[in-house]
Amino acid sequence: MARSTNSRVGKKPAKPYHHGDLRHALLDEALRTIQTHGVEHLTLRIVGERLGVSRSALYRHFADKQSLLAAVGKEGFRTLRQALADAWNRNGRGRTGFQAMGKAYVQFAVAHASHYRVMFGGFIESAAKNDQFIAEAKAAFQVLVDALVEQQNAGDILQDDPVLMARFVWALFHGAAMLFIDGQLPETAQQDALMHYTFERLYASIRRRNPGVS
Amino acid sequence: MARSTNSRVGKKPAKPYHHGDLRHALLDEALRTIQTHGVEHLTLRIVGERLGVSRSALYRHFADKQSLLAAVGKEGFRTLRQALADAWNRNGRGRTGFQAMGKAYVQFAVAHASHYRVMFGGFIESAAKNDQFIAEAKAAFQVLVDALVEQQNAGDILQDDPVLMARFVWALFHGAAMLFIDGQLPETAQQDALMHYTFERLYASIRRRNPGVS
DNA sequence: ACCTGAACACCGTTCAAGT
DNA sequence: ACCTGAACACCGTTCAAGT
Repeated sequence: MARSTNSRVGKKPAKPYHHGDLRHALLDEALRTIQTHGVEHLTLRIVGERLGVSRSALYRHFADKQSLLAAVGKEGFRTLRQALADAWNRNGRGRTGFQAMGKAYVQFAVAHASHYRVMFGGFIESAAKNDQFIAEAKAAFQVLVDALVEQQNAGDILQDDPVLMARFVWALFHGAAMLFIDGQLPETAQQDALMHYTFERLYASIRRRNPGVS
Repeated sequence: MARSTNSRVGKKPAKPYHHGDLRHALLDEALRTIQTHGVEHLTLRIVGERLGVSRSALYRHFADKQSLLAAVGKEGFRTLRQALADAWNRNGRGRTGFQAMGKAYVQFAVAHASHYRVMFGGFIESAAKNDQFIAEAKAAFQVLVDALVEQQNAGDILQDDPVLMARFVWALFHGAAMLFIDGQLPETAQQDALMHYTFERLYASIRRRNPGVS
């Protein structure tokens, strides 16, 4: 794409006028700014400037700033889902896999704190949460549900409603992640200790004690 | 204070020039705006306008907007602490009191969603988190620790490090509150179901099973 | 179809000046 | 000591105009 069949050669090749895929470039640049400087410092002007494009060029590709943020959030849920699925699959599934998944969840949040905040911190107004955003969020949640169902089928954990169980687990790790991100429990040792204790207590509460009984 | 020994009588009494307690009024007005319109719509201009004061009058009482937000957050932790202590004391302490405390926590967050976000949502930069803010946050957390210690002394729950246990419980309810606030689980029935299941699983994980053994 | 550039109605913050 | 008002350097968004 962008074959650049430029008729007037010799002039400065600058101002390619339209960028190969400006929408994608805007999204990447927004994400980079968020990661390095935080959502609160994301401005359309800076994003445009960094791409050598007018500050209003964005409006050809996104309805507004909210729309851009929704796309960023959607992308976050996609990455998170993959991280969770990978952790589960690469760590023997079952209890060890589930534990790896919990760690991966919190690690994602801590490593991409500002991105995680875009996903959950109320920056995206509900009106801007489009179908794609919601679908990706649900897909990430589903990985957790599936992992619980599989452990139920193996007879390892309680047979409670897996969606309810998943929400319980989600709240637990979401809460830990949020506390870490917010600077409560700043020391890594405190975080690790809490994560360790959390897994221990979580399994104490959901593991099946008497597998003989249905 | 503000005895208003106005020398030139007869002129309009307007412009009392200095407000009895502008600092307090600014804080109240900021809180009101946050509750009704959200933090993202809080501007110093609007706050000033509502109080009939210049937009830069605030700078005599707060270093900057961050400082105002820190004061709002501090106030939130104070209210939260009282709500938790009340719930604990008025519901027979022990397990029922503890459950009431958890409910009070989440209810505070849901009823004052925007205020809660100021306290935990990263709006206050760490540099602005002054000693008073941190002290109030700790005091609220301590109510939770105390409630756990009392239950330990009664022999009802595990003898694990109460601070670690408190962090575990805190993460759990903080996570649920955040999910509710963020519009995940929008229906009250879903929220209630999760809260109910959460208490059940929480006690399954921390209650003392064989009180005979230390 | 895609982008620019000026304009509009906003921001937080500073600072000389007023009382 | 407390507040004003103008100024400054920013915002997001719109829209006629350019290619």
